[in-house]
Amino acid sequence: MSTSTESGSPTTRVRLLEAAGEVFADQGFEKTTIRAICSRAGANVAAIHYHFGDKEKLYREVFKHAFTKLHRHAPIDRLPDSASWEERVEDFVGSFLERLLSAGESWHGRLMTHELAEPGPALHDVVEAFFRPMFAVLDGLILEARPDFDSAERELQALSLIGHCVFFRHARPILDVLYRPQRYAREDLPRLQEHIVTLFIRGLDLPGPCPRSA
Amino acid sequence: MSTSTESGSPTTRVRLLEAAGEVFADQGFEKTTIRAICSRAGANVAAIHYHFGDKEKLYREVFKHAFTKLHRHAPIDRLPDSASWEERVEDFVGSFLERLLSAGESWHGRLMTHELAEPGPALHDVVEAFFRPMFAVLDGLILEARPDFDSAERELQALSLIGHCVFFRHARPILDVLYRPQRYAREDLPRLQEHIVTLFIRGLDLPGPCPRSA
Amino acid sequence: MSTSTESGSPTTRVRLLEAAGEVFADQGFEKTTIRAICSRAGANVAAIHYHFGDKEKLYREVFKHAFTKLHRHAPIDRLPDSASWEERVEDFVGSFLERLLSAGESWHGRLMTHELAEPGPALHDVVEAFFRPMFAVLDGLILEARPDFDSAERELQALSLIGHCVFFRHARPILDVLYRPQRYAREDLPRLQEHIVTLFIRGLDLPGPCPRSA
Amino acid sequence: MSTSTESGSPTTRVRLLEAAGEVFADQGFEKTTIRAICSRAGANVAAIHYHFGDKEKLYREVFKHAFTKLHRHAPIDRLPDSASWEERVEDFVGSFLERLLSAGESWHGRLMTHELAEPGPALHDVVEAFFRPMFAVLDGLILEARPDFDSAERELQALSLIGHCVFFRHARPILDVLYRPQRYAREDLPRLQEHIVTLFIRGLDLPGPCPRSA
DNA sequence: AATGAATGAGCCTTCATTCAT
DNA sequence: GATGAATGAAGGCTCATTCAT
Repeated sequence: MSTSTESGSPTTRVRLLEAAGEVFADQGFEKTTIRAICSRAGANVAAIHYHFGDKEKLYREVFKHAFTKLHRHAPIDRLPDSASWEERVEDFVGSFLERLLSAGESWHGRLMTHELAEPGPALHDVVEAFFRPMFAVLDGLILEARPDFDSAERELQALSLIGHCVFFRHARPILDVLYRPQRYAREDLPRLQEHIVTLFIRGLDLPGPCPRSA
Repeated sequence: MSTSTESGSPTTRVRLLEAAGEVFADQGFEKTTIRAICSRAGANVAAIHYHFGDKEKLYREVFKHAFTKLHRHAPIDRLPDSASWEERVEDFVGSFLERLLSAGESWHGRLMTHELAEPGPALHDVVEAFFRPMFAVLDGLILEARPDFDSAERELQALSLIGHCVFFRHARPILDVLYRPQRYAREDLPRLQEHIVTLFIRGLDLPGPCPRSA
Repeated sequence: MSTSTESGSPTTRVRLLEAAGEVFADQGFEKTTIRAICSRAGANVAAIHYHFGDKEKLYREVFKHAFTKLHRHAPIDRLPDSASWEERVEDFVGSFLERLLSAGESWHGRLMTHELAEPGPALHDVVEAFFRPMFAVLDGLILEARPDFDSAERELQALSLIGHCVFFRHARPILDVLYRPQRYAREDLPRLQEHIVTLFIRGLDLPGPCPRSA
Repeated sequence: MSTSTESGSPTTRVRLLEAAGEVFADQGFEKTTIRAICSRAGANVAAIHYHFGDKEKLYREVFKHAFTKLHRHAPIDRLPDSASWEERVEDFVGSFLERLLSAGESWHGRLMTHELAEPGPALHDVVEAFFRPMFAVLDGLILEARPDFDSAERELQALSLIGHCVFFRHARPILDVLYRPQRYAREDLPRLQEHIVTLFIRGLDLPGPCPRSA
């Protein structure tokens, strides 16, 4: 059960994959040069074409490589069904933000963010492997709270929550210009999580006595 | 070398500006070649360096060109102060969405999205000329509704509203993969506007009798 | 008796000439751009082609302009025939070195040195207007001291003297690397002059009792 | 990437080096285009950047290449110490002139002249590898003849001798204009050598009975 | 007499890719 | 399985020059 996908040497090919992940995550697909990847992996420029065919095929392969690693480390729903609804919502938002804002630690998150911001050859894969399942989970959570919503209403609510989280990743450059650097970055995660969850719940307009006020 | 917007030759310089806007909006700063711009404008490559100095200066000039056009079509606050608070919020969101979603028709929106997604040489200008004033207006609206909020609370609420709007522009490629094309695009503008306004107001948790239910 | 060569406005044309002289003297023919000249002269790029045809014609015109100025300021033989032979030799060497080493003060010298170092379109003119007359004067001086020399012998002696002077100009870059900067530059002129004159006289091997020893 | 001079592929890299030498020697660093070099070497323009990095690095590599070839053909001091002082001086001047005047036959001399006339990126290397050792040898010779000279006097004498030789190389274009072509060129080498040596010895003003007269 | 605008050719450099080994 | 060498296409930029006014 080694990390190699099929068989063969886990050396050059995997080293290339890891190096590519890191450089692609930093620079994006276009700005990344094949030489940068190879020099980082200690391999020859021709190695990439030997192992992967061309730059784009390598790129998509890097994503495949990333998905497995990512899901293993931060699965979508970590809490058992026994947890309360609100706990599960909080966890959902928290783990999502975690993945979005943890830029420095591993390249997997940055890579995907880059692909989402500037759609490239791997967008489809990312959405299917990453977003679609997330929307499914979220849809379930909303359905639980508002069984009266039709699917279109749930979709919109789900979109708003996802968008709310994604924004603090996507708008990083804007925020850096607007406020002082690092404002609303990783260290503000708990505060953001609480804010987002609160607005989500208020937005659902749960029935019952007038809900919690700030 | 005169900077008059209106008078002067409606010739090469302006043709270059328009062509550049379109190509930059499609391809982003890096992928765009000055040859592509020039051939579209029917001008020589050297013309760009004659009129603008270099590719980057042209890029920033295109943004200046875009701001004025954009503001003219959809100014930030169109309604007089005599309008009700809710009317003004609705108008704010509506005009912002208008600017964001009118992508297919003119290149101005796409251009800015591109710069925000992949920060380039014009990010600073965009934020200062476009976002900063918007946040100021929005801050005033929030202060009106919740005078008890401190500036940090208002900032977060403003951010959430802006982010909510921006998302439907920024996530366009993702939405196209997730749902059928054009879902949540320009034609859904009224529905989106209502949804966003509703969530914004719910999120503010206005005092008084239990607010409107869906 | 204005400075204009023929007639017409002494403004733009002469300003161009002066500016060109300065830039050509600094950068040489190849590295000089027509724009640098025009911006320094406060004229349009097209002015050069209007007044002089092209870059090369301008270059040669600059030399014509320079010759007159140069000869007026530092004529080849300044001393009357009444001066002693040795005085006249000293003066010849001194005034030549002066012209060669006075780099900072006017561009006329630098310009010619540049053309000699890297032969360009004006070499012929420079040699004829500048070197040939000098050799004639020098030939006379040698003939005076050694009437027994045939013309070939005089030629060789003359070349050696000229070469000796020119070297300290031409080898400037080498000297700067070899020793500390400014060694054997303008401030050492008197010492160089004495050394060169001494070697010249020794080299002539004048008849009579064993000549002066150091 | 190995720096072995002899072994390895005698192919593109060396062909590039030879072609570059020839073109650089003819046109100088600035005017030379890498396209001219490559077409002469039968290689692609990109080959230069693969093998040498850029135009300037190639230039300096060409000089390294030239030094070794040059020293092999005409080493600085060929005669053993057993030879008489005068013989060694004659040989010094002869071998130096040899190197300087063998322009038509190989590009090595022309290349250096060009760099000295119009200082470029390799000046430092040329002086250190070529001139500095020569001055050291010459200083020894002068010290032998005039032990009473201080180092400043020796320096000046050495400079004059070197300058005397260099002149007939450097002034080639001037000489071609002044006299008939090829006058004082390679075929006059013996005559020049004798003249230069004679003037050098006279210039030293050796003690003892009145020295040889012409 | 003089100029702002425009042009075409050419420069150095970079890149992904392929080939022979 | 892996690599050093070589390539063609393209990119941004600069320059002397010309044109219409």
